[in-house]
Amino acid sequence: MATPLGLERVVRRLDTRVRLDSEDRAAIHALQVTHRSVEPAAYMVREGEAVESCILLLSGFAYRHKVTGDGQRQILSVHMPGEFLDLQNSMLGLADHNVQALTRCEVAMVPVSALRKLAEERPQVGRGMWIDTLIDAAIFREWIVNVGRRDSMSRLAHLLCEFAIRLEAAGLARDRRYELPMTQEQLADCTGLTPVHVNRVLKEMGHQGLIARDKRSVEILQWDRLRHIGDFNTRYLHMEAGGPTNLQSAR
Amino acid sequence: MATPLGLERVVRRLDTRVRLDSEDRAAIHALQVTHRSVEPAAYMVREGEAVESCILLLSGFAYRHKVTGDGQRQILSVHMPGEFLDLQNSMLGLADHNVQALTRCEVAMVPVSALRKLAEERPQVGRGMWIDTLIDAAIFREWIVNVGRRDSMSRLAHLLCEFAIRLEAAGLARDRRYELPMTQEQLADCTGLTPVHVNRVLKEMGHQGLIARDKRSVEILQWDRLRHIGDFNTRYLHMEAGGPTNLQSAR
DNA sequence: CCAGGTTTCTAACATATGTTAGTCACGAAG
DNA sequence: CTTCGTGACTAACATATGTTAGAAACCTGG
Repeated sequence: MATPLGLERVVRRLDTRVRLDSEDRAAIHALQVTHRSVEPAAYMVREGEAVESCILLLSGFAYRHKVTGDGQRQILSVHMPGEFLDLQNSMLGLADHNVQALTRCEVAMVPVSALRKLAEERPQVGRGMWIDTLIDAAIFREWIVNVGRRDSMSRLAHLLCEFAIRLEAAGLARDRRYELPMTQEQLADCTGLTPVHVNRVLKEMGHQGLIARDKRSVEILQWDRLRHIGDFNTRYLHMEAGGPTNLQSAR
Repeated sequence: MATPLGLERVVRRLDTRVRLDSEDRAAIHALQVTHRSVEPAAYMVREGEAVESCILLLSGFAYRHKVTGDGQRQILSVHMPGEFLDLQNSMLGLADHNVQALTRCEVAMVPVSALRKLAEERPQVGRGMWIDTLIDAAIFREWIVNVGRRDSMSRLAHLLCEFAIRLEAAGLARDRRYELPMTQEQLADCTGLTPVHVNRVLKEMGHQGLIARDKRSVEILQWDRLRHIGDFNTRYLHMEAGGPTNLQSAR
């Protein structure tokens, strides 16, 4: 019995996506995990490295990013407690992007080989992990659109809406109010903008009464308008996956 | 014995990623598929729809895209013969983006339920399909970077390099020369640019002797320079997946 | 309570890319 | 051979966002 703490979280997470039976649960709990605490800004995975264990984020925030040849950074996704941080890199073997801590994080590390074995022997668990990576991919797609086709105000509005919804789903926010764990520079790196411009837009959102900010805390005052400006629709988050998806299971 | 034509392609595709045994192959060949021919520009999947069958692209080109609230289009990926077109939407149940034919296409359609059953009963096949979707996701990540952090010339250079490599891998191009199956407007929708600007940049690439164009055919004259301008590195394509990844299989 | 780093915020100015509007070239259809 | 529609291409002009640089606010550790 290693450490039920993190693994129970995996069970709960996958259980919203696929139906797990008691053997599935037992197999998950039998995983050998290593707990670790990670400093803010520390790298957990670096692009180009071979990846041997998959990271589960227990507390804190982390993000994935790539750096261009001329040193610009683009953030690819932001992760919240309870999420697999790196099934993407793990299953492909060679990391094609960096994973870095945003705040101090507690993580559980699972050897990739054990995860592969689990997926083979317990197909439902494998399917749950697969779906997890598919939802990551759905978010990537939406970010391509965000960064490719929306203007600066829409991009930021979209990002703020996404965070609100995901944080609320994770039980980390209520009433459209939350602590944003990022600097304006990081927001810029999420949206393909410049820190200066992010500041301008955030200020403008304040003027328009869309949001209220105090330090890192954000409150969305006019949800419907912000959502409209950000062209935000929750479909791509597939939050109900486990609803319809679940029912059509094989056999 | 339905139609070996398309399914043999699936076998070959997955076999480069995971080791399939004869039972795996047999199970794939036992799939019931429906062949269909698709007109250029026809939709194969629409955002918001429930998806009941997964499409395998046998010949022709197709692409995925989303449309923003104000009607702008962003292309998310371009697909070549032999690729699964829509494992992403299929496995999630509800389409979060559109899939459209670029040229006339021959496709094979496989019911999602059969695919799920296959993944459960033949874990190696399931893992192969999973990896396929992970590589899609890796390409999405690179596109976020492309569109978020590179200037117009880099974006297009990157895209042209990606096509060159993928087309060569698919046996559809040689010597850095290929038929580009897209209009300049579509190139613009891939890169988050405007058709006018794509035209400017393409012209400039010609002036600089980077590429030569004749109608839709493209020849890359200075591969190393174009690759440098586009900040292009093949790592994210995981073309060797089946090499290192394959060897670390479970057990 | 100070010192030094980080983050926020501003202003003035620069520019890459978008917009509009149109001509030209070409291939398909009749 | 003509017509029509689409895609390629251009020019003149507009603007959203980037750049540079610095001041102010704020944390954090000593």
